[in-house]
Amino acid sequence: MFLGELEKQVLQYLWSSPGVDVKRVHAELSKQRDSSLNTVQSALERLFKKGLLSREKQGHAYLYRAEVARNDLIAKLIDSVASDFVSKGESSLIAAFSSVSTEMDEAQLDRLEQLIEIQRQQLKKGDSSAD
Amino acid sequence: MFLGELEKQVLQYLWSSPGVDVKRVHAELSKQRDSSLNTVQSALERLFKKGLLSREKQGHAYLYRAEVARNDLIAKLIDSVASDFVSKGESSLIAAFSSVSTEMDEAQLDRLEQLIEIQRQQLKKGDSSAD
DNA sequence: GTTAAAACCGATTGCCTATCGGTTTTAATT
DNA sequence: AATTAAAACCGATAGGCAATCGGTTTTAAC
Repeated sequence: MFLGELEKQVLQYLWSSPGVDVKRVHAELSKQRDSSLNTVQSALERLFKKGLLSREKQGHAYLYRAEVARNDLIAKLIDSVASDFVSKGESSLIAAFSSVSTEMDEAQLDRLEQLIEIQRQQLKKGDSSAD
Repeated sequence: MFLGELEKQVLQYLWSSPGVDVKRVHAELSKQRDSSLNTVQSALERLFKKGLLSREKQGHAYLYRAEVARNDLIAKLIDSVASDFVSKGESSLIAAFSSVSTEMDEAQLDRLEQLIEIQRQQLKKGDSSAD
């Protein structure tokens, strides 16, 4: 999966302001770029087709919102880009970590371990609450 | 940065067999795909231009080898794909971990912590060896 | 039913990979 | 040095996708 520049900006905005119409998106993006309303419309449609956005009609216009959380998308993208280089059974993320870790400082390592700890707790909970 | 299918296969092969000529690469890839020698040549050139390969002449032909390690490339790709969604100072990987972690089992968490430990050692080493 | 707003369609451009045929360069060989 | 065979290089083409936007159709408000 590959996202263009405009599409990324659209997503970025929708995460911060869910449930807005094309006009709003266009107005907002005008601060960063110079695209016509139709162009923004197209991007919205493309993202919708890709399943990254949902929409519901209100009056004339659709209100759009991101269907994927930011972190989920990042994970997806990482997977799409790394999986080809990663042998089966190996987690893309872990392979990725081996690659990126050399750029991480202690604070980030701390943060990561913290997240791991949280996840361990989750697993425990899942075990015992299986009633 | 985006790599096509052929380019990925070429890289994959060069990691396993550094210092080979187009003919060899073509012969090898023939097991997986049906491209002409020229097509493979083009891919090699593209990758070379991108700085992902180096080459040196031997007799008639160039011998190619990957200029980036697999993990470094993965890191690059991850960064290129995720950096737009990640604020400065935040690691793409950490953001991604938050989402993927829910699918990781204890073994993988162990493995990850192991890698973190290794990286901590590396950092220590770097500190003290600054003479 | 009219009308104004918004969605949708289709065409175009630009960029990049993949694809090869054909020409030029290059280096062995006589 | 001239020949020749191999390999590099060039250029053209096709295909896919984001971005672009004008113009038409749909839709809903009045």
